[in-house]
Amino acid sequence: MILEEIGRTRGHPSASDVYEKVRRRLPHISLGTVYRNLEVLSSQGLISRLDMGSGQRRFDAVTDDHHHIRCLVCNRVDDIRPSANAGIDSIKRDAEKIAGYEVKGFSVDLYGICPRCRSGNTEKVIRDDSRKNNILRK
Amino acid sequence: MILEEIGRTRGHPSASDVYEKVRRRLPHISLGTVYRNLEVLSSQGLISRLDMGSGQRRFDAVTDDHHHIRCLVCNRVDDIRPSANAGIDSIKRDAEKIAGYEVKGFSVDLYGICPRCRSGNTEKVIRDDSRKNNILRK
DNA sequence: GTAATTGCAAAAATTTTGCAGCATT
DNA sequence: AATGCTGCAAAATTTTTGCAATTAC
Repeated sequence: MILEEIGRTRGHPSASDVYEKVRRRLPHISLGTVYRNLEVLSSQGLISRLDMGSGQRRFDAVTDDHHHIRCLVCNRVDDIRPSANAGIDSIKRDAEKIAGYEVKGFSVDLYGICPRCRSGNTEKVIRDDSRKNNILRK
Repeated sequence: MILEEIGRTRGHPSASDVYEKVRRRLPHISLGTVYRNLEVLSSQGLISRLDMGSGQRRFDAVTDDHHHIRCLVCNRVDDIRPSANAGIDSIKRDAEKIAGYEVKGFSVDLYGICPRCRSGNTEKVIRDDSRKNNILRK
């Protein structure tokens, strides 16, 4: 059910976003269980974890190769499906040759200002919807 | 002095790593001050923040374009200086055209197993040195 | 009946912040 | 004197975990 709810979301929910969503169907579920299952799902590759520095980890049901961009103002995260994946392979090779790593995965994250925030919506949303103090910072 | 200490480190210290380092020279400095200054420094572009999901944010004194790779076992973070930066520009363009973002920055992060951990050193270091329980997880 | 999973609560870990005092100009 | 920074401590936030109870097989 956790997997279902993540899949149903277009966005990139945090653990507590997932908790809120699932709780509508399983009112007695606990946050600990959500965390434990997110861990299992991501270690099985059924979801992926995003760490883009908005304060919380995000989760993504779409696990095929694509990139992410986070709005520096409102913290929303969107997908980028690149027309060509060029370049990454050469970076991987560099990591293997130069640093001696066995590369297991990668992520390409961009930061910027989303269209919504560029056009006047200048409220600074620091955290996601699950936080208590949401719209703040001047 | 915080900036100096980050610059002196080859690695990618966390806030509390920085705190420990600076404390050797300013024994009375507080962790809050370290956080506040890391924030200032990074907002001025003098250092950069890394969010690679090892549990803590890392900081990097080297702010020119390069990529990072984190060892999934020991959590060390190394630099990758790609021979060519190919591909990123096209991803940026995609973000701007498709998602309508104004792109401010990007990061390319890889994950894998570092040489040290590949060759026998199989201790699982979950957190960095500043944590209390460092070597754990089975 | 055994093993796995859960809820609950507490702990742990990281980051932020209020405030009084110290420093700087 | 006014402003800004700091130390300290507490709070806020996110994530993990111990354990008894429940559920699944």
